Amino acid sequence: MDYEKLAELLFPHVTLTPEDLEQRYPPRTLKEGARVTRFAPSPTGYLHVGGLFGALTDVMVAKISGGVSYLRIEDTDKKREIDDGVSAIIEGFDAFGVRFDEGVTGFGTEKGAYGPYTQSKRVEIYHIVAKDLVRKGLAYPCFCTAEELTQLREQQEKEGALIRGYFGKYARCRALSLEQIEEKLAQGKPYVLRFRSDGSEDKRIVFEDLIRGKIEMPENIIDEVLLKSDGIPTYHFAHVCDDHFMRTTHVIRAEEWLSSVPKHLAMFRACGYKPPKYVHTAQVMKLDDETGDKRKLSKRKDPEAAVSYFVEKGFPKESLIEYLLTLLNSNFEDWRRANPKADAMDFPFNLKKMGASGCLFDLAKLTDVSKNVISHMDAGTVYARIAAWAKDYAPDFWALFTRDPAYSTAILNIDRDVPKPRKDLAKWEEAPGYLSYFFDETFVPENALPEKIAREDARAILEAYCKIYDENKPKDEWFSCVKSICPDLGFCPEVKEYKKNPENWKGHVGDVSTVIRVAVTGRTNTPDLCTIMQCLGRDRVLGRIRAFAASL
RNA sequence: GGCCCGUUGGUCAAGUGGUUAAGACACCGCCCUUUCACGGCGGUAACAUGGGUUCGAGUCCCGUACGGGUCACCA
Repeated sequence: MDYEKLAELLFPHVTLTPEDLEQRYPPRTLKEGARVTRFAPSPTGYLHVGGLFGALTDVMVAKISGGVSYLRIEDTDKKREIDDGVSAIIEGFDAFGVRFDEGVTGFGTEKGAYGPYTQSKRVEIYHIVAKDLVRKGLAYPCFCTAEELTQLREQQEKEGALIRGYFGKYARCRALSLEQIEEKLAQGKPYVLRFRSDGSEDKRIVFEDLIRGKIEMPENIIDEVLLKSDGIPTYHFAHVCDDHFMRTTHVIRAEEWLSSVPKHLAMFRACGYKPPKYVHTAQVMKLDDETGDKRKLSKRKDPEAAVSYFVEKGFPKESLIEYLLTLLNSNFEDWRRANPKADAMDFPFNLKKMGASGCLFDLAKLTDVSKNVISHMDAGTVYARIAAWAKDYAPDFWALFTRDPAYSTAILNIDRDVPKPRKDLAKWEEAPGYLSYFFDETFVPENALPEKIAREDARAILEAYCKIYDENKPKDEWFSCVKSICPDLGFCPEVKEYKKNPENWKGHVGDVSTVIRVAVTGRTNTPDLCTIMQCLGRDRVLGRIRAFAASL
């Protein structure tokens, strides 16, 4: 077979050679040990948690090694692609502050010297490499139709073939002569370009996965499709070409790719390229509500699979990132405790610390992480974040909340600027409810008084309190005042004393402040009451107390 | 079905032949406390299973079970 002639026949317009590409995309000049990673999603839907998980790994690995991470769009499947797929991915990363060093930056925009970073714009490159493979006799055209391939699969199933696919005696087009090929081409028959595998059934290959260690697998013997009939490459071929010419050093991808490594290694060898290091990460799972089984987080079934879910709920971007980091490297929490103020991106990430088994996405843990994250923010930041969230997801609340920024910031500052700040909020979605009593429009006067406090006592407490109420008293003095009205009302000013002889009293100072708290806020549980009242202001406080007393 | 990966408390996990098998979340109790939250102290709870190798195995080997992945002109 005259492969040179076949190559010209198949790719008459391709004049460049792989050597030209080597010059166009020279090896990167990075320091020793620098790692080049890539996140390569296909624009088939929204960004999901698993994607963020993987992308975070790419970015961290590159950053810690002084290397480069880039975003490549794998849009080689026009059937599954959605219109705004690229935007969805970019927006998802923007929302969580994940930044790549190079690659696609938006719809039709990119940065970096190894582009284009969108596969559909790289057809020339794939064809140059493909032509070279044909020239070397390592690839051939296959004219089998979809029906014929289905038939082949059925035949293999009937025969109980252990290995299934297009190979060996099943690979009919492998043996086509140049004349036969010319004839079919002349007839305009569609074809795909297949890899001519030189693997054998009884040989095994060994390779190293940076998470899983040494892995041994049967050698690839399948004549995998390189170029589809429309000339677009399959994932496998694009992976080989792109990761070589973009000079990727570490291919970090989900474990579903593990079983195609032999295929990829064979292709790298055929092309004469040094294969990258492979890192196959575990998948993010969840517990199925119905069956109770652990299963892969699914885009279809699980709303929390989409990162937009966390945006809607108002989880700060840092919270999800921090939580994901705890899953990625379990020593992250220790580091965080030692470096409470540090940027999460400065965490000394270690690939070797990644687990090989799938982990469950735990909302309870995310909530805890998030409470900590928010408790470390200052009131101004919290104000800005809540406002930004509410503008999109709670417009009514937004109007109240932003009416007086100083007021809203002050109420968010209650018990915040202290050594051990409160941890009430885990996500902004909780803010409207948490803050409702600070706005007359959403304040719900509610008689939530505990059973043990008699109505007449409550009335007497409020009456007495109104007389001594002074909005200018600082917190400690304020509480002394509350204590001072206790004895006359039959309540014990000291809790400890009360506990010694409870029968001598109607209750203690805590009960007295509960009455005031319920009158002012409609709740039994709130942050520091004194500061709350200072925020609300004299008129509003007295108004609420009188209205409440009258309702008793 | 073939091939491959995985399996330490409810969850995330430390652990690389000798440990009382860490820690975090969740849960429970106690303390602190004007409520709540915070914080402190304590508690329940785990090496899937059966064989080997070894003086000794969560750690090494083999089998089994269970879970996951993959076998497309999808990625």
